[in-house]
Amino acid sequence: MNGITRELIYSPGTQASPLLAALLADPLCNLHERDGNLLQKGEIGLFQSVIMDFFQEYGREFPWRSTTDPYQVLLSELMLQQTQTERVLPKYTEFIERWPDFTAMDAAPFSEILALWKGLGYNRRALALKKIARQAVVSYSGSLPQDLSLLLKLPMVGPATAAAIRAFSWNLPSLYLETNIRRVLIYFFFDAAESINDRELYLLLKELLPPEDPKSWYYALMDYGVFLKKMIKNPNRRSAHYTRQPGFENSNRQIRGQILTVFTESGKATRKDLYRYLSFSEERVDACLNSLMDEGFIAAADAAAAESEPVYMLKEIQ
DNA sequence: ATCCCGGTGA
DNA sequence: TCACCGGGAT
Repeated sequence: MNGITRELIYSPGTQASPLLAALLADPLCNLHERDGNLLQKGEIGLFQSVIMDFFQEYGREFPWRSTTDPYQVLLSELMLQQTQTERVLPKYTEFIERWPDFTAMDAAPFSEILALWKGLGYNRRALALKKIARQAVVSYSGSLPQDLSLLLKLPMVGPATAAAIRAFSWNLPSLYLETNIRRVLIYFFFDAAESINDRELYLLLKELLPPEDPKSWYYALMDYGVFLKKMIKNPNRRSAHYTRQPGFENSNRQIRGQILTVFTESGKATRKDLYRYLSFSEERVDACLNSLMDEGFIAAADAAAAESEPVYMLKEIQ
């Protein structure tokens, strides 16, 4: 309860807003029918109690929540970027069983990593995982640095992932703002406001962070945010940063995915092979293959004879 | 067909 | 600030 006792919550001198009073009585109260009540200044301790009470009763359990191993935390956070927990769950388990630490991941063939990654999407994360494993082994004794600025130097590790690694590996008090937490903050503290900037949310997040156990606090906030999402239309649409993706069908993302599938299944291929397998124009296939080469997914296989057509394959990362 | 989910590079 | 990256669920 973060030092907040029942007595304090219900003491006569404590004025709870109507929303908070309802939540204190029943954390699952009919939230989507509330009418514009915001949490008030001075209710932070009470808000923390509501969230932590909810967590004790309804908190979710995940394999990545029962470990403090930086490797397992990093793996889960990379997978959870833009990817829901249900889809991550089986993949995470497979990865941990097959490559249980940075050393194993460092030694793994990239083609196998990418093949197992299939289904999660955003394959650049698999590339980043491989590169981070190398750095962990070479520079960090098979672990990760605790320092925020060092974490931010790792590929595909931005503010959210770095904060998550610090909180979930070492329970260090970072500011962790991701989509479920953003939803909770917007819902409780910004009511009908539109175009809410993350800068404001970070300031609020800092005020709300309990002095102890940020790890449980962030688990609790996320779980409450997931609950909220089931109850109401997504408040994150009022975030200044909310965007929709264009459709997947007939997108470059689809072409890239199909190209990588050809390589994980066939090993090697020429451009003509790709034209045959994929039902997209040669120009689009060429452009996607080129960008995949630029990003380090694919390389030419050996030095082909000058007159023969180049053969491509997945690049081995080291 | 629409929704959802962080980081990068320009 | 903006476009881009991958799918699965519904």
